[in-house]
Amino acid sequence: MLSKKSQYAFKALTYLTEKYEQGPVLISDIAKKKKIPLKFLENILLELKKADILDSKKGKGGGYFLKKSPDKVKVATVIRLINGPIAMLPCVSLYFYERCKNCNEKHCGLHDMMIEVRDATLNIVENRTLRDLAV
Amino acid sequence: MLSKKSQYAFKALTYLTEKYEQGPVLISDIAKKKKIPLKFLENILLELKKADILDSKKGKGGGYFLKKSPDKVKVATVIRLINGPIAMLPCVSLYFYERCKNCNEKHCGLHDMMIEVRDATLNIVENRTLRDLAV
DNA sequence: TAAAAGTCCACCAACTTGGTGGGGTAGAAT
DNA sequence: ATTCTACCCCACCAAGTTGGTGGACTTTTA
Repeated sequence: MLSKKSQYAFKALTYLTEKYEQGPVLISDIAKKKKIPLKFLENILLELKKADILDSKKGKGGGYFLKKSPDKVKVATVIRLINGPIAMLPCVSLYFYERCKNCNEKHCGLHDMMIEVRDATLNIVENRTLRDLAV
Repeated sequence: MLSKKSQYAFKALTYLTEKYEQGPVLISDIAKKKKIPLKFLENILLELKKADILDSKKGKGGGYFLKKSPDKVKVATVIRLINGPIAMLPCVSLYFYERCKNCNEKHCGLHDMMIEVRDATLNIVENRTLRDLAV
């Protein structure tokens, strides 16, 4: 399951997608419209900024905004950043791989199956962007 | 990600699948062969028994064994039991559904996408059984 | 320089995860 | 009937994660 943090992140990003190229948006505006705890949202936006997805402007007239076009930001990227691995097992994860002890990856039924699950999921989330989320 | 508990559960079940219809298997045997902490395994097996997947026999010559044929036990069932929801959001979960507040399910891009992910995953885990895991 | 608005750091409660310890109880063998 | 075996059950624990808050500081603009 996605954490609440991830769900908040997607809500905020969807909102910022709607406001794309309309100048900076206040954290407090996002928090209010999307009903996200303000201080918690602050952390999330900062994290998205450090990952180069958002940018911000300080001072009066400041706020947050998308750094790149919404169709350049993949859903998979956001999930990995805020939520962590997409795969169900460390030994089948592409970005968070860890070797599986006591389980020979060469012939492990669970392993093979989880690769299939991973690929089926990636096939969707790697090919959708923020633009697709904002219906 | 699946919890370690879930991974232990699958290892134990795979082992019991190999020993299917060969009489009860000691917890200590499973623990040793699959390198699972004994007391922790105890809890897991008990849970699987309560869910009618395993059965047990007490006293000398006792132990755990599969209650049903390995090809009658779906992977999805085990995941839901030990790990919880398979879907990425409560509002798209079939067995753990919760209404999504502040998000109209009728037009929510994230919602729609997560239904696709759920179905892609279910398509795999609902159609595999313990028999498929034991290569 | 005052106000606006993001940045940063530290802290917190509650919950989950992964695991342990110990006694209780049913069943089988003798 | 006793004793041994092996599952049953309860309580507890440390560490980590999740979701969230408080307050001080810096940058920018008017």
